[in-house]
This record gives sequence, structure tokens and C-alpha cells, in this order.
Amino acid sequence: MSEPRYQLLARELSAAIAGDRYPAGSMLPSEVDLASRFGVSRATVRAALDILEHRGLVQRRRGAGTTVLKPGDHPGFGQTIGTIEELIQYARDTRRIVHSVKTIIADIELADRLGIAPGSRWLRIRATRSVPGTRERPICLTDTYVLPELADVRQRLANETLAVCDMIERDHEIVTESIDQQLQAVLVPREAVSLLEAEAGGPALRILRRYYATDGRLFEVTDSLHPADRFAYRMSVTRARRLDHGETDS
Amino acid sequence: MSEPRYQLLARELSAAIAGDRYPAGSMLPSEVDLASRFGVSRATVRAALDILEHRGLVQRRRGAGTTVLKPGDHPGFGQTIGTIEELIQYARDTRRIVHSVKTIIADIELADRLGIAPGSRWLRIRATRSVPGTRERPICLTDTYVLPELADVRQRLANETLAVCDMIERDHEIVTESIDQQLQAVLVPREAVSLLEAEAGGPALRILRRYYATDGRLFEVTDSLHPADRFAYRMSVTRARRLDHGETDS
DNA sequence: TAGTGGTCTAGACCACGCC
DNA sequence: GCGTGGTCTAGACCACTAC
Repeated sequence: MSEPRYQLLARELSAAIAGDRYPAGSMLPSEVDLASRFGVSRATVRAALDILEHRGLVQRRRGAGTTVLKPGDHPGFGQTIGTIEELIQYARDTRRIVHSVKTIIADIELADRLGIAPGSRWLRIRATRSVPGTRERPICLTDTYVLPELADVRQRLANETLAVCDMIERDHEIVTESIDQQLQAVLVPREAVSLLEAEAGGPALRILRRYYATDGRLFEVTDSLHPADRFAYRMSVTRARRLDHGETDS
Repeated sequence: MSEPRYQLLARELSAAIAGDRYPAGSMLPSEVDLASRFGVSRATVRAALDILEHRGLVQRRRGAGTTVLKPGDHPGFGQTIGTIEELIQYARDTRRIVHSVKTIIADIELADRLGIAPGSRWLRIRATRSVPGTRERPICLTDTYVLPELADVRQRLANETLAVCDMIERDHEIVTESIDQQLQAVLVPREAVSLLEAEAGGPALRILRRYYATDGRLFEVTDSLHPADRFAYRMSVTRARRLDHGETDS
């Protein structure tokens, strides 16, 4: 009907992990166990665990079981690079200038581009960010899409420099659990030229971010355009320690 | 049995697409059709298609079918890499073509660009990576710089498709502790045009990686140029959860 | 050896797009 | 209506890990 069971199950498990029912380092019940507990087939459990694994919440090892991971403690070199706090700090240090706020319905093209459901309603906030106290040109142009029920963030836009997801966290019972991020090189499109004070056809970094709450819900999507000369993305990846008991062979 | 059937099937389909049996814009056979053709179950076909879809080679639409995408015309992004496992798989699935190997001494400009000491000596390996069995253009142009004392990796370049840092880890007492990574949008420079078969001035993603060993030594630097239509960078960022007991227990 | 996750099968029903 | 992909089930065997 509405939501697939494996998604629902992923949300419940993700909430249970966030709620410390399964703390970092502990083991999740086995797949057959989860299947019987939730009254679903093992395939459904596996589909749910696929989601959690992809989000970096758990690690699965054949013959051993499924472990809840600490963020930053990922097998090999983790997909988790940096922290949300770092992203938020970036927002705190810059000033937002809102250019338009508007309710939109996602057409096929936008839905594909953002990875959201076609026909779904979102509040779109179009803004630029600048370094305060300078006459420098803006660092980026960002379209922020939030669920309609969170639309009251628009009251706060004017007075606060916080990231939108930060404001949402404070006003609603929402905690950001993970962010999916995609980076791509593009050329500055004509429509962005005047807002960014950039040259059309210059190099720019496009960053698409999808914000997931602890209950697994996608509640915010941002689509940012950074002219290359004003922004580079830096990150550090550290080798993860194994969570298991066995020592590292040599 | 080494390789799972769904992986093998993914490779065969991917090769068939590359070999123009299913050209861009055309439809793949239906899932049931593929299942009976290859003598596997539909679930196995779906697992294979999941891989192709995730790589951005095909697009699936319920009720409509599976379409082969044109590179550069993807609904979201092109090739994406999320985890190191994928990076390794990426290396395994692509062919390295070495164009030159040469000892260089870093001048001021290079030292600045790579973050290494001016006047230091490095072995530079210039190579492209392509999807094997196709006449597609290369995915990236990479300059790999390694310390002179690790120069014996050059013997392995021809026979192995592994990442250079992987080969170094195996041959020497070096373990990669962390990687500093920097992403930047640039335009394809004239010097890269012929090797990449790309248009000068087109958008490209430049990824600079610095590899540090456990003793803190910088032993490898890579400088990659990915034309935007052939690559996007994907990652997941996780909220730093509260640490219950001691922080990094051993 | 017992239990785990990884793979695979052969069915089934559904929502959706197209004719 | 019909075929498509999306979801789901109830089995099965295997490779691997822990004990």
C-alpha cells in the first residue's frame, strides 16, 4: 500500500539503533531472528539491512553476524567522511541571503534529479551564502527542499544563519541521522550567473545532499552550486579499526 | 565457485551494452525474459540490474521497462563511488593504461599543488582508466606520485589492475592510515584533451588524494581528472552519535 | 558442529505505463 | 488488458566464523 515493508523495517531498526536499544559495537539479532520477530521473510530483512549497511550504520560479516557501527568506524576506508557537525559549522560561518521561497510539486525531471517521489510537494528555498563582512561574491547558490509539514522554517530564515536542517532539528522532533551526498563537476548555468556573480561556463561544483532522520525519513534535500574558484571540498578518511574481537593478522 | 551469478550477469550485460548490442536509448529485455535467457531466477537478474542501475548504466521504470542510458545523460549522476569496496571493485572493473613512468623532482608549482616538499623526488605514473572491452573514452586520467624507494611498483603496473596503494601495501611494510582528499571542479585542460578524448573547457572533477602511512609518512599522492559526464562522487555522512563508554576502546 | 550471512530458486501479488 | 518493474514469501544450499 503505502510504504514497502523493508523500508519500514529499516526505519524501525534505524530508530532502535538511535534509541540505544542496539548501541554501537553491539550485535543485531540474526536475520532469521529478525524475520520471525517482525513477521516478514528473510529476504525482506535483508533488503532492510542493505539500506542500513549502505548508510554505514551496520557491518555484516558472513558467519559472524551484523554489528552496529560507530560513525567513523567503518570497514576498510569508510564511506563516512567527515561529520555532520563539520557541515553545520560551515553554515554557521556564512551568511544566508534568501532570494525566493515557494511550494513546488516535483515533476519527473526534478524527482529524478533529486531522488524524490514524483508528484510530491516540497517547500523550495533558494538562497546564496556569503562570507560576512566582505564584499566578496557569494560562495554558493543553494536550493533547499523541505517537507511541507516543516514549512514553518521559513519564519526563521531571515533572522538566523543556521543550516536549515539545524533549525528543523530544534523546532521539530527530528534528528539528522545521515546525509547522502553526491558531488559533480558542472559548468555555471546561465540562470545562476546573476545570483552568483559568476561567469557562465566556468567550472563549478554541484553538491546534492539528502538528509535522513533517525526514523529513516527523507526530510530535506539541498542542491548547491559552488563556483570552483570559491570552494573546494576537503575531507580526511581514516582507516577503521575492526570492531570484532579477533586481532588483526600480520 | 568464485563469482556469484548476479555479478557475472552484471558483467555480461555491461559488456553487451558496451559492445553496442544494447545501444544507448534502447530497451533491455524484460527481467523475466533475461531470467529465462540466462537460465537464472528473476531475483538474480534483479540483483544484476541493481548493479547496473547503481553504476548509472540503465534506468528502470515500473510498468515501462529498463532503458540503457547515454553516458552524460543520466537522470541523476553518472558513475558513482560510495565505499572503498566500490573503489576497489571500480579498479577491478576498469583497465589501467599506463602512458608514462618517470622520476620527477617537485618544483615550486607542483609542490604547492600536491602539498609535497619542493625539491623532493617522486616516481610519477601517468595512466588512464577505461572500461575494458569497449571503445568508450577513458573514465579518468590519473597522475600517481610515489616515493622513490617504492619504485618497484612499476614492475606490477602491467600485470595488475589493482590500485597502486594496494600493491604498495602488499609489497612493503606499509599500512595506509589515512587519506586526505580534496575535490575541486575544473575545466578540462588542453594537455589532457587527447588522453581523455574530452573537450577542452568541459567540466571535470579533480580529486587529489594524499596517502599517509601509520608512521605518518606521506608515501603516495594521486591527482585524478574525471570528465564530469563519466563520474560523480557519492558518499554518506553520519551523525556522530554519543559515545557511551570510553571513546575508542581497543 | 551450530549458527551466521551470501546466494539462489520458483513461485506470487501489486502498482504502474502503455495501448 | 497486458506486460513491466517493485515487493514479498518460503523454502534451499553454501561459505564462513565461532566455539
